[in-house]
Amino acid sequence: MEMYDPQTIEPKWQKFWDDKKLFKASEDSKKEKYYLLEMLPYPSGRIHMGHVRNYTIGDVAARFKMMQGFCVLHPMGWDAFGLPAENAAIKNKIHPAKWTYENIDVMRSQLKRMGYSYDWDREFATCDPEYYRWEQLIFLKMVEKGLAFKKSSSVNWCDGCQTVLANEQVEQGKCWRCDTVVVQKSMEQWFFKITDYADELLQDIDDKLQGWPERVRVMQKNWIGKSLGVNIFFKVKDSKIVLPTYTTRCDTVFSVTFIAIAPENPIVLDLVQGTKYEKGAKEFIAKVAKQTLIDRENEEKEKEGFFIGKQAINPASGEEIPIYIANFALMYGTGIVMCDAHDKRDFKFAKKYGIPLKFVISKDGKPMDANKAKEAFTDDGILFDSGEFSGMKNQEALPKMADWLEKKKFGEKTINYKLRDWLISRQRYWGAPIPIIYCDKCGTVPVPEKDLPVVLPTDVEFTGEGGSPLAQHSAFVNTTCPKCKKKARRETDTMDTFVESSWYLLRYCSSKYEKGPVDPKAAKFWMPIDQYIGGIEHAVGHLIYCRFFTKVMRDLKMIDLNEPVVNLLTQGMVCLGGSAMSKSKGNIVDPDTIIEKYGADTARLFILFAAPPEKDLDWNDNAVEGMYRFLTRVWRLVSEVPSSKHQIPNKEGEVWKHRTIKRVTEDIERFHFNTALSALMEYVNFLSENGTSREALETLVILLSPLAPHIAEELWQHLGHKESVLETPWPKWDPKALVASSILIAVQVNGRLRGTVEVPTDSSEEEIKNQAQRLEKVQAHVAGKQIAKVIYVPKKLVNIVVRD
RNA sequence: GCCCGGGUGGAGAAAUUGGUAAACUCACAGGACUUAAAAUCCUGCGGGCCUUAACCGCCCUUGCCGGUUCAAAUCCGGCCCCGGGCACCA
Repeated sequence: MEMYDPQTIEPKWQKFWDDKKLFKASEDSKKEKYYLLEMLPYPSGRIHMGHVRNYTIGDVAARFKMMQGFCVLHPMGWDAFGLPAENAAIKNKIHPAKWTYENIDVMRSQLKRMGYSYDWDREFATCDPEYYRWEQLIFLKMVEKGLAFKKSSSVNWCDGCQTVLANEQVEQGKCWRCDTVVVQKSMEQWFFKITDYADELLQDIDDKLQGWPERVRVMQKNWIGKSLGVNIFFKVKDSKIVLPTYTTRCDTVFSVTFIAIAPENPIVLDLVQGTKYEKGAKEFIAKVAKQTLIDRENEEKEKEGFFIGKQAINPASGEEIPIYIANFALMYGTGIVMCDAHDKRDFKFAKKYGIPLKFVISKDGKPMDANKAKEAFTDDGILFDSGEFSGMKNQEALPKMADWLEKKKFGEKTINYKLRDWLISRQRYWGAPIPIIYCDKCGTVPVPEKDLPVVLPTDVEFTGEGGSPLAQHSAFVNTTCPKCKKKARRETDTMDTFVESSWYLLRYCSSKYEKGPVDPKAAKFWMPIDQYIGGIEHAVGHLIYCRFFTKVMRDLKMIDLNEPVVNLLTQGMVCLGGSAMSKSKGNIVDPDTIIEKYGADTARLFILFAAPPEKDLDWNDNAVEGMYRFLTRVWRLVSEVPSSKHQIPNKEGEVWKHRTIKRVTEDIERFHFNTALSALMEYVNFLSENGTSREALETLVILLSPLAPHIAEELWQHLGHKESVLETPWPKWDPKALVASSILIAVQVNGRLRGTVEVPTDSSEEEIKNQAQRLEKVQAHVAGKQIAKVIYVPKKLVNIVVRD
């Protein structure tokens, strides 16, 4: 047989798979279905090692399941809308569509060159009108249900990207894409009412996402941020206004000595209107508004406030307390906070502005003077000066005080979430148009379904100036009102690209379906996704959005499903020299150079062997070479058949064969590809040293095939098979065949290893214990001592416990 | 500050339920083959002690300290370090 030459055999088998349509998924109801999905790539230009890792992990699982007889859906597509395309257009004078589709062509061929088992017939790009028309339909249905709505509010604005951003796209006060500091702007924008689903999204994390990593579940819980508390009402003195304040610490109500209102809260203006404080208040609000999110967070300890000249009444104590606007008060809860000496922030603020403070909790319940204290008392303790609750532990009093406040009509229990509604408007061109028309007479009018899709016009110019090119495209903007047929304008904002990726997983079930976003029958067959694989960076963005969309589409009766993903695997990054591979750092290893030098199979093996999937992986050129060596060894070993000298399967060879089948099968099942490969290497070492048989080599090739499919096909053919190795059933191990004729027993004295004995597998406990004790070294350690007991762990070890 | 992970040879890592710590791979060193090199193959490879040397043997070793157990990388308590998430959310 020829030398191992991946450059000739790999394209050969890729073509073979393609021609035979081996990866085509069909709804074959006789078989059990398995939907395996990797997060779809953004077509940025070329495949990088992160993709290679993500897709190789998925491919092994897909091929493994195919061979186990599952009916596997393993699709691929393109998250094709987004800013880089538009930025490239401005910079290089190339149309975003052209740029995107050219990139897709390059990347598709790169993926094919890796030998991935995708059903390419289901491929789509999200920028295709045939895709986003259904997204526009979902949008319209959401408008009907009040789940998509327009409102004016303070939103995150990125000046770099010239667009607004969702909360999930702001990281440490900066834009997720370009790192520009995000500022707050008041704008009228479209939102999705994800907060309506906050409770279900939270509850299902515990009920239905047991197959998700704990890390992601915790992150989503934090993000949703449910808290139970009480809105306590503070009447404003000499006014009809009542200030509701949200608190989770109603046990401190008797200590409240001032009120802080968020500058964004419009109620401030009502309070100061016509008073001598009006001007100062407005100035203060303007000043805080100018602070970026980063400033307001970084400035951390620096509390600023403005007294608005009004007093409120503490309903519990009846005391009059001052009202402030304060920068540390956020638009969370009611945007009004009751403040006291048991909160660090409140305490600091009070000290700065000379506001009196009161403690009502101390360690032992003895009164303490807050005005003499240096810092807030935030521990649990015993209440004092708190009416009927004095003397109780504050944690025990808390629910009782909530009841009491409610009974006295001083407040009401409420639930708060940190999760905000999802802002989806983007002031950019390369996205799905929001299907809305504005008419002077009829107001905001949804585009009628029959007029979908609202197609993104292609004849636009990209200057990078003057806002979105769509807004300047008069043929697009100017239209007629569907209701009154008079002149009207189109919405020129496009949707956040995370909208596309929120439901693409459903579209794959029936990607050519023409009657709706998804064929309910296909969705019923394929969904939910049995295994989803992608990066941890999507933990609170994409992975919450796609759960939300699943529930929305369920409520729109498009599907019958609560959660889209049963099992989630988040793979680690690919690093070089200690940091993540990235263009900006210039530490890139291009997958193509590895393929050219060693072939796709070697690239796949390295990435699988170097680390378990969840961990970060350090790129190492030498280790890549090692994987190539291994494949060459396999090649040589198998090519020697049928002229091989030793062809006799013996007992030891049988044990090894079955043991290897067991190890590889179980390791692939739990995604431990590195140890699966170790097991194969050990088997190859064994066969090289002890001789092979046709059966042994066939087993080796089959077990190797999900990991290194090209070489496996070639060797399978060499072994005389006509069909693909993929069409060969995955072998089963025989538990009886695992039992060797003899076993090695470790012998310990007082827990220390002193030797081993090899005994026939069917030896009795007595025999083994006796043999162990007869060992010379054991005798030496036992001599002159008394044997207290002898412990026998079946098939593993003997431990002789001695005393002096 | 709170909540998750994690810490094992020169490197990447193994060790389903406590049971021979370091499998497998890389790197390194020595050897075989070769005129030579590459490739390939063989041997060694945690630390220390004993020994002229080899073999053998003994002790220590999974971040640190303590505990449970016949037996701990694994379980429990305390501490240190690294990575990630959340955080002016009342």
